[in-house]
Amino acid sequence: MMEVSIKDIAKAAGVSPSTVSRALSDHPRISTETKVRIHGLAEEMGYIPSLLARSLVTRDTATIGVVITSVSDPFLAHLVTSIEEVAQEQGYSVLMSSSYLDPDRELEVVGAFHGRRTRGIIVIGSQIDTGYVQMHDRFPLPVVLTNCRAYPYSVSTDNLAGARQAVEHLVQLGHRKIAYIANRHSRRSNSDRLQSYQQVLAANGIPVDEDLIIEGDGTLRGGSVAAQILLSRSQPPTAVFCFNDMTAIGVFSSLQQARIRVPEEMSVVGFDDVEFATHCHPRLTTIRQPTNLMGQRLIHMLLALIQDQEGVGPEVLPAEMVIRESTGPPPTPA
Amino acid sequence: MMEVSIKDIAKAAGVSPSTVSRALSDHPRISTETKVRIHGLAEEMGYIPSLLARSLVTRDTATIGVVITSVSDPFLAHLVTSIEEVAQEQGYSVLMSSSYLDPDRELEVVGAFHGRRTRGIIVIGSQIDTGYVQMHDRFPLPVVLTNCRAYPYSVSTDNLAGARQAVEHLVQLGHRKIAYIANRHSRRSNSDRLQSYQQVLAANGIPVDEDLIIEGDGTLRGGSVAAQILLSRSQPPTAVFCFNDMTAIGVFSSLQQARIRVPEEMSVVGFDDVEFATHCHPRLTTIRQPTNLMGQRLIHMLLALIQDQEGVGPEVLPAEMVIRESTGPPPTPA
DNA sequence: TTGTAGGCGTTATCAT
DNA sequence: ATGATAACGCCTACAA
Repeated sequence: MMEVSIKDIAKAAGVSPSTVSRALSDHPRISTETKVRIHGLAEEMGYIPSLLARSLVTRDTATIGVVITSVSDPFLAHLVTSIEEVAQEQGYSVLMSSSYLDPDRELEVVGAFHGRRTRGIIVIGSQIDTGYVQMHDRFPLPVVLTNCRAYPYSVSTDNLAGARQAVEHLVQLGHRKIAYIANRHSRRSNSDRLQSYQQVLAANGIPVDEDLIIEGDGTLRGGSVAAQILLSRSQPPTAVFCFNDMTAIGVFSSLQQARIRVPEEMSVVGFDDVEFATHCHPRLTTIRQPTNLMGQRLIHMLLALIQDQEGVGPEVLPAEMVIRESTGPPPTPA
Repeated sequence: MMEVSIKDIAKAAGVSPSTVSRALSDHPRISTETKVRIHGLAEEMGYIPSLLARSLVTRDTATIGVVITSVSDPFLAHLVTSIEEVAQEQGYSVLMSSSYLDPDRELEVVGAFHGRRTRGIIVIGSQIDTGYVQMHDRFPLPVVLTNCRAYPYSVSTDNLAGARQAVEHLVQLGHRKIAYIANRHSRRSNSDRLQSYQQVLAANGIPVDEDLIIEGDGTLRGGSVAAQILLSRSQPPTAVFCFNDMTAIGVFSSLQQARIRVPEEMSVVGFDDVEFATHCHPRLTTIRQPTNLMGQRLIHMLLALIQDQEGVGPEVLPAEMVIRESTGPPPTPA
């Protein structure tokens, strides 16, 4: 069951290997007769060119690497789908590995990608972050990040503006006890969202209560336990702004359990606008990230870098609030 | 910014390339002195071995390919995560591509993996299915499938038993008008589940009403529209068994919209037991697939095939019913 | 139009 | 312990 190589075909056809190579790559100067003969033979013998060997000589693997924290968040899943789609379209294969939020593992994966000579790397939710700016000199591969404005090649959503809209929405509805459930694993985007949260409260003369800022982890379960903590406060909030939709839906489940109605007794806002946001009850008010666009910009930025294009720089994509049914005025104390 | 090769190190160290190669691969017969010197030099020069070149000579890429319909279904996402975890552990990299439910695209991807000389391929939710059994002779790479009992190298969940439990549960609760929302994209597992559905109904003297079998597509939206169709029937069902949890949650959202309470007015059963099943309202009664185990069996089967082990054959994993709050007795007609 | 030769970066088999 | 040399499968001048 040996792989058939260009030599085998050459032997079978009674020509030299280079003729076969040319015939197969539709080289201009070759007789149409042998060309079709070779093509037929190749087909018949089940020849599949070794991209390994080819890459070695052309110095191009036509592969990019994507390192992702975990594909179990639908937002991230959507993002990689969008990246992969464009990559395919542009003739690139995608090597994918998970970093499981572990910085060491992330570095390992990046190293492995380099070893495989991917043309470039996209890191989604990097735990190294600015580590790449130092690496930048020694590292021969372009690296593109998400949500890291301190790094030159980064695509972000406007977390500041997004979070601001969310919290302002809540304030305008009349809420004054507003909680924030953070994500300890997503420092960059989290700190932006937290910052807007604090600023909007301050701008509206609402003191920031540290007890209302809970560490979450961006998962359903994380949101669920964060909500329980919030409910155990002596002065529970009337609204909660969540790092992402997963967290928000986790919050929903704890509220259901505690028989607290949304939005009558508690308003909830998410972030991302994943598909589930319109299929939960009540439908989730959230900040939409342009997920497809983000994936496209990431891969296009990487391709631009690969092609040594000029003027590649950080991009910030707009966030848009989508008001649905999980937010409303605070309950009037009977 | 050229990549540094073994030759560069050799030059810098004043030794031959082969010595460098040996030093780096911790060959036994080499002086400890030069070994450390070479290692230091390599480190310092930022040397990363080209796995391309290495693979070419060792004839082993240490890579496997995973083709998946789409990573946007949490069940599938979970599955690939589990596969990847084991693959990493065993020193394999994972090349991943989506087939988008397109048979042609699936073949393309398989071809691309072959070209990259992956050691084997896992196809999740194949649209070709038995096509691989014919390919089996001509194709030099081991291929492992999910849910295809007609193919020798397949790991499946016991869809027959799983679906049977689900429908029997509904029947025992007293339901007689039970709908099934199918998945037109997942022929294999779908036909098994449909078959059990029909058998259980028949075994209980319940005529199968074709109007209660709806074509879905395994997505939230698909479940949502299927539910709307069901509700428009002159005789709507009192229970619905869904191809998967995504469909079921889509059904939930349509029922909410129509102000139909679950389970009081309508019982819903899913399949998969994704994490969302415990974070929706009401919590979803479903058939649990051993997702992690399935991923592990898939990759282990592939590795066994790669290593030419004997006695590799199809595996069927157990499905287990998890009763939660989305099922109950049918409404008593007032 | 086709063949020959060299090289891509490694490893492996000989010698030395 | 180390150095030549060949080979992996392919591409690409250069020569014929």
